[in-house]
Parts: sequence; C-alpha cells; structure tokens
Amino acid sequence: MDVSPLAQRFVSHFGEMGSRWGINRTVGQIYALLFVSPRPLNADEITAALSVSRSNVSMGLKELESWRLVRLEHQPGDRREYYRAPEDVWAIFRTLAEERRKREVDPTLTMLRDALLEAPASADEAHAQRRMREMHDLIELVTGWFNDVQRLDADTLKKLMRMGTRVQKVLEFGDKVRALGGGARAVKE
Amino acid sequence: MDVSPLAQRFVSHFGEMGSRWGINRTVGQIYALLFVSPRPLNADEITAALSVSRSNVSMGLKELESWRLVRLEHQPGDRREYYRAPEDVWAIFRTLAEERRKREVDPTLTMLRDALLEAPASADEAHAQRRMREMHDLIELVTGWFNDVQRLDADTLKKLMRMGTRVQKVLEFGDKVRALGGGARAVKE
DNA sequence: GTAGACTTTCAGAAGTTTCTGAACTTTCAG
DNA sequence: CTGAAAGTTCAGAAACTTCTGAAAGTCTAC
Repeated sequence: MDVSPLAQRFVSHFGEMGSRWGINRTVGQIYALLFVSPRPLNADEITAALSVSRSNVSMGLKELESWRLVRLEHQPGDRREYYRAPEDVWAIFRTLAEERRKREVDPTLTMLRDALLEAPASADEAHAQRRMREMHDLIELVTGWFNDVQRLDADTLKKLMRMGTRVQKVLEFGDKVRALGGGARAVKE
Repeated sequence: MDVSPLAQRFVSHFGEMGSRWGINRTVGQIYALLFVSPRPLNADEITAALSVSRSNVSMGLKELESWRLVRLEHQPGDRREYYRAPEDVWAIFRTLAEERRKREVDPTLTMLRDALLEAPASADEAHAQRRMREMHDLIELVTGWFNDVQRLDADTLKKLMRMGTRVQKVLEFGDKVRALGGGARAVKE
C-alpha cells in the first residue's frame, strides 16, 4: 500500500494533531487516510499504509465507528470489510459536533442543572449558584445556535459558502430568503 | 480551606471532564474553584482546597495564565499572589474559543493551504486535493462564523439571551436592528 | 462440519502525561 | 544586608494511555 507524498503529509498532520483533538495518533491517521482515499480501504491496506499493528487498526476503526465517522461497506465477492469516510464534509461536521456535544457538553449541563435545583446553604453557595447559572445559560445559548446551524441543509450551506463568511451577511441572507416569499425560515426543520 | 458541598461537586466534575477537554485534572479543578469563589484565592488556599501539591498548583496556574483564563491580583499589605477567574462568562467563552482555534484549527488550516498550492502529481493526488479543499473551505466558513459571533458585544448578547436561541430569531433580530436605523450591523467591529 | 480467511480481544510492553517533594530563586520587611 | 515567606523548577515516581503480538473468535465456501 503506497500513499502519495501529499496524502502522507495530510495523514501525518492528523496523527500529530490527534492528541490536541482528544483522539489518538492512530485513529487520526486512519481517518485522514480514509478521508483522502479515492476508494474504500480494508484493514490490511490501512495496516500497510500506516505501518502499525493490525490490532491497533482494528481498535481504531471501532473507535471511528463509535464516532460515526466511517462507514462500513462490502465489495461483491470479497468478504473483507471496507471502510470509507462519508463524502459530505458538512455531514461529517454535523456528526462531529453532535458527538462532541454528547460527550463534552451534555454531562456538564446535567451537572449544572442538578446543582441549580438545590437550595443554597450559605452566602457562598448562593454566589456559586449565580456563577453556575451564568455558565449554564451561556452554554445553552451557544449549543442552541450550534443546533440550529447544524440543521442548515446542504443547499443553504452552499449559498452561504458562495456568499462568504460574515455573520452580517448571514443576516442579510435572512432578508433575501424572506423577500423571495420563503417565510421567515432559513432553517430547515 | 473548606469548600461547600455544592462547589465541591462542581470542582470534581471539572476535574473529571478535564481530560475530555484537553486539560488535566488539576487545571480543571483550579479553574472551577476560582470560577465559583466569591473572592480571589492564593496558591496555598488552592493547595489546601484541592489536596494536591503546591508545585502542581503553581504549574496549573501558569497554564491557566497562558490560556488567559485567570487574572493575577494583589491585596494591599499581602505579598502573595491572588488569582481570580474573570467575571464575564461571555469574555471567558471568547478567550477559550480563540485559544482553541489557535492551537487546534490554525495549524491544520496552514497545512491544508500549503498542500493545496502544490500541483497534483497523479489522479489520486488530484482527488486528495479536492477532498482537502472541501475540508479547508468548510473550516474557513465555520471559523469565520465563530469569529463573527465572538465579536458580538455583551449587550447584544444579553438581548439574544432574552430572545432565546433559535437562529431563526437571530435572523429576525437582524431586521430589527436595521429597522431601528442602526445600519446593517448587528456585529460590533 | 471444517479449513482457512478475516476480525476481535486482551495481557503486558512501550510510551506519555501528571504529580510530588526537594532544591532553588525571588522578594521584601526589618 | 539578612532571613523568612512566597514562588518556581525539575528529576524521578506514579498513573494513565497507546500499541503490539499472540490467542481466541467468527464466518463462509466448499
């Protein structure tokens, strides 16, 4: 299994960044490899391309499956399992955001909500609760925005991409949608 | 140094979540403790509250300073250094988002831009480059939105908070601002 | 039903990160 | 100046994570 120099750099970078993103080196590399690969790969091809152990690849693929970042396929007349990264980068982003929210944000929101239900036992606890409420409300606001952005469909997204990135322009876009008689919705439910 | 049971749970939770967020247990706990504390704390108080070594606290505070998540203060007639977490949760969120972008996103954008400048040496490289461009464009779009959201000032934010969280409502908000003769800007530069 | 191709599991080795205690530096009151 | 209080650094211990090779498990074509 040979990997082109360009793909190799991409794969190495994902390996190195992995630890900063909370995934391990091998998992990052497997994902990067599948992402740029023009066809699905089986575990042995990945093993050869990355020079890591077969078992390590098996565990890495399991982890990527749990994140729903790879899809399993079968080729006719071959019973090995082939993996590919979904094509649609926007869908990938949504999956990633959703999984991270589940793992990194939701437990904290639950903890904060529980803590806010209790009657404060002292002035210090009352102060702590006020701070926790501020944090809680901000997290809810930001995750709410994220939820909404996630719901944008691919078409709307493409328009936004053509348009540039400024929020100001997103606001103008809201006008346009409404002017075209589309109601008040730029968000697809 | 005694910590109320409520604050204790908050502190423990931040310690446990720390690893998922890419900070270590002690750093998470120190930050949580300062966040709910009604007054700034010195390193010895933190050491006592968390039952960790003095040197660990010193290193943790250094790390929080590098993230710009704590502020150093002095009390008159006391030469110890007192730390506090900034009050404004929105400012905290911005700091955090900016630092994470610098560490977790910018290096990848740079790598992608470099890779996209090269002439593809094969059909597979051309495919890899197309994939990288999709990733690059999406990251630029999303970080661009983030940048803009970050620029919202505290007042605008409060209004948005009162208003709820739907993007749809943010779009309507764009109208309102303009109807009030404020030009096309809901974003403070 | 079984041989062999493919995949998973797992104990421990290797590698990495975190934490501590002791030594060191800095600061400032007297 | 001096010395005690405050803060930092760092080498190695402890804890944790990742990775491997060997063994076990599963599936399917014959």
